[in-house]
Amino acid sequence: MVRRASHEGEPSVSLSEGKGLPPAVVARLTVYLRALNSFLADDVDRVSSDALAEASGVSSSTLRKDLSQLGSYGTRGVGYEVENLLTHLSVAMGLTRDWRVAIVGAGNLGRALARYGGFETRGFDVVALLDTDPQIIGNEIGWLRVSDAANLEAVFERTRTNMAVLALPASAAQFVCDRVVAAGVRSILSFAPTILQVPPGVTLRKVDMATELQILAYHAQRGESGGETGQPSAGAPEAVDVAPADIQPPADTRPADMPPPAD
Amino acid sequence: MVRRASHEGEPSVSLSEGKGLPPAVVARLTVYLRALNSFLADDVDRVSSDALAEASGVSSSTLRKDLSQLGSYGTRGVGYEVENLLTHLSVAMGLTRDWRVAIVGAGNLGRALARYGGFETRGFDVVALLDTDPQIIGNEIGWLRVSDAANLEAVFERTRTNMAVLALPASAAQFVCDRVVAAGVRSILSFAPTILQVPPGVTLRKVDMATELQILAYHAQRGESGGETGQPSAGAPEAVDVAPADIQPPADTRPADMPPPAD
DNA sequence: TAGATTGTTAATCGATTAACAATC
DNA sequence: TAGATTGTTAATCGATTAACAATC
Repeated sequence: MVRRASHEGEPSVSLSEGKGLPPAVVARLTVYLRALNSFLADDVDRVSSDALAEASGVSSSTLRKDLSQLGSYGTRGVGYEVENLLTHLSVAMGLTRDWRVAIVGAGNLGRALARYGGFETRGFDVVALLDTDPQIIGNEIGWLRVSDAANLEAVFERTRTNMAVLALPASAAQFVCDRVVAAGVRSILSFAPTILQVPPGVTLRKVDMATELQILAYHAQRGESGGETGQPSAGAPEAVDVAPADIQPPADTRPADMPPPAD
Repeated sequence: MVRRASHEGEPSVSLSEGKGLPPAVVARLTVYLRALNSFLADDVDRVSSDALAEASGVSSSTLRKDLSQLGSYGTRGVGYEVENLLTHLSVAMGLTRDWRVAIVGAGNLGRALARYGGFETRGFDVVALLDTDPQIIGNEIGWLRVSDAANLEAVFERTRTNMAVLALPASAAQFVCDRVVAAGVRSILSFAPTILQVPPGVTLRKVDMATELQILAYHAQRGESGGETGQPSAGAPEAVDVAPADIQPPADTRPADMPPPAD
């Protein structure tokens, strides 16, 4: 392990390149990003590790350790500049390039995702929506017209898709997944309730509603007697429990993320 | 730590009661459940830890360690009885009681969830769908009629709701969450892209599409050069990568989980 | 300078893996 | 009995926490 005096905000090669960040850290960085955006929206321009940690629901120890893996972006005795840190985190997370997302499957879920505006504000462009059902192909949903999944490769090429979201039934998932991979997409988010196989070099993440409910069931059953509070999500860290009401995110001004209002 | 010769399949109080299972274990149990169901559907009635582990994407060491936390449900030299293990896992996860789920918010996402049949097959009954929009209240969606969220407490009581799914915009989330908690619900799954505060004794889990995409972005950016494969989900374990094609889940007969076909 | 807060180290804690004795 | 496979231990690995020296 190379020890070296970190000069200024240089990425300090420690882990940054060599091995990549631990998954737990990557998950937390997304939380910090959200918290920082919230501070930015409130015109706060400097935060201490204590304040940011509290807003993110982690210990300040963990926060500082996480940030120090990326480089030295704070100032001792002062704190972190919100905008500056935001920039550095975005770069570290790879959010500065263009991400063009295709949603494969225009069933209920696919349509809900397509209409959801939250991706764009986070820097992800939904560029295509595909399905195999003739009744659905050609329909306009959100800002998109549904393409024929038969032309998946052509659509991906035309739209320069580099991320895919699978909103498919389990039965079709592996087949379509293989095709998406063959088309050159290396980042896939699956909502299909089945275990998918992807070759090395392809990153697959999975979201499963039923799994989430099962985990809730476990805690509820246990919590029956004593009080228990669970949490984690998406491999992401937490900010649950009693948490001090004073740092409460301020009504979330800028449209944050997911589900649209009741239409 | 109390050491004791575990007699047969007795829950061996070790951790089962005292402290609860580690979160990582709980997440993996849901994966084992799915794999076991798949075996059951194929009329396989016995599995070795090796086979089940492979189907679940974990090491057999991890699998056996996990299962042994619940009790001794296998037979040395033989393996595990699929149906028997399934029962024990279901009990451990609290899936034997009635779970009645209300979906709060009937926007695109809420409607998609309501129409999705996958919950029922996993033992979760969707009993209510609520919204505040007069244009939506009263509409029939899936098997449900949309209730007025103004009567949330009454609806919850009538339907004996004990789990809530929040499919709301960030701006309304905390307010509604508080009301849901006040109504006595202690298990909440939120799709709102904001950090929610809940009192102790309430379990909150969060699913956030944008977070998932950001994590994908991180890996994609890194994977550029060398091959990298990410994975985890919902705090859940994995089964990714090259994985041997021979144990591939058999086309998933019984409807597994989430998104419905393209309508 | 005095006060504040970072970046980093060392200690603790928890989770995973490998190996094997127990036992069907 | 011989072969197989669990349940469990000990070793490794990684992540979190606490504490503090460095430094603005």
